[in-house]
Amino acid sequence: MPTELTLYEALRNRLIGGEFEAGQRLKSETLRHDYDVSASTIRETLFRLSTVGLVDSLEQRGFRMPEQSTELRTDLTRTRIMLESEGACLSVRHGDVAWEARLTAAHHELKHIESRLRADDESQTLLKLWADAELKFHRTLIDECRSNLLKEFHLQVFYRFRQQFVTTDREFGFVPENVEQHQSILNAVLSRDEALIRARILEHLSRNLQEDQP
Amino acid sequence: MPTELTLYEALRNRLIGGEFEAGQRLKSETLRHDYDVSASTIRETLFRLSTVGLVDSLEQRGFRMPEQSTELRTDLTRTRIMLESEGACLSVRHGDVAWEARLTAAHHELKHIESRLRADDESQTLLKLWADAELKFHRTLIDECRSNLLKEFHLQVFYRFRQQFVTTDREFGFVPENVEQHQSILNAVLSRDEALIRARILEHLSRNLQEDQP
DNA sequence: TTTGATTAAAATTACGAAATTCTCTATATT
DNA sequence: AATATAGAGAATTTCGTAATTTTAATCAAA
Repeated sequence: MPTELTLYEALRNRLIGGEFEAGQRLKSETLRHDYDVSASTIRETLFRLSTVGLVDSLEQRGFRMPEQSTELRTDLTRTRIMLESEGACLSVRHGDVAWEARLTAAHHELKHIESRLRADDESQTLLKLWADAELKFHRTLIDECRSNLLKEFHLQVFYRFRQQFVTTDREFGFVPENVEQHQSILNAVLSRDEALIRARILEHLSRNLQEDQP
Repeated sequence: MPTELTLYEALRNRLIGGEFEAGQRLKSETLRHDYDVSASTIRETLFRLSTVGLVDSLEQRGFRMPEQSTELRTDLTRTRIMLESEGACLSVRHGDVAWEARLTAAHHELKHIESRLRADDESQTLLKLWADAELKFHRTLIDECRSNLLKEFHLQVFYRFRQQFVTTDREFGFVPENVEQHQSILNAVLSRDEALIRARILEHLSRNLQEDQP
């Protein structure tokens, strides 16, 4: 049981879990009591979270949950498409059969949770499991790209993506199309067709794009 | 007169300016005296710098200048190629004549400094000017890509790139080829040929790639 | 001479409190 | 009624200190 979360991880999970409203103030004076630490420690953690965009930091005005915006969601989606496509194609070039196996395993677990979710899409525990499994699948997808920077950026974008969409989209995550789309991505990877991989990732994420410009 | 630098910016400039050696300890107890602030304030700033990779943070062992490594330099170079190519191509699609003008202006200033540097490549003031001008040129190149995330990531990579290469490569920046290469990039942009732009950026940065794998 | 242990010094981390800044409400004015 | 002002209260930021941990330095033993 991983109860050994750092303060950073604990706060991050709450920030991307839809607990706070967009624009809501995050008072270190209040948050300190949830973890029984001093205000300085909370402040430090909030500062670190602000450098990866999960918290907005205003000079002399403390910290806030980031605002919602269509522009940001579009940017996050496009950037995720770029990083994930690039990472997946590089992984296909460098990855061996063991990587294919790991990706297949991650997909299998994800599929299992998604099918259970179709029966009961209210269960909070299932939703938690789904969130972890989906992250695992998408991270495994780019795992063999041989660029730590790309992986760090992807993770950063992934968290902010979650944060923006979880609170907006009530049906975030468990749309039935996802199940087929994840399967399509896996198939594309196993066929090692880079153009197809890019197309499938684009297809999977493009439903989050609501824009005027092409 | 920009003497109004924040502590963060001041420290960042020193970290990418080649003042510290790789792996060197950055003692908050020592640094606090340079700015006449408390150790906590320095600590906080070092923490923020560590989240963007400009400082290494070791649990209970303080902060250090990041180590040199060929792997990191390769990663930084490749990632910069990816972000800068993508950003430049997007800018070409979205940017108007005013952007072309700004890029041409930035290149003109850079060229001027580079030519002066050929006569006197020891001058520290010229080197400072060159560093600013080169950053300006490469940032303007991707300025109209319409993705704040891409621009943030690019800036982050650019700073770490500087940090890694400045301390290694004594001749960093003022190799004569740079002058022609910057010109080539500008020409490619003005011709609006995306494949050519990518090729020129790759050409410009690939001399920093020393690798076995293809 | 090298290795290992012990001790002293120095540094990092966490905390609590003072000082500055902002926020909110009540009151006065146009 | 709407706007502006003033003051009390709350929150943020900075600082100095105490406690824990690491680093180094000294000395003894192989």
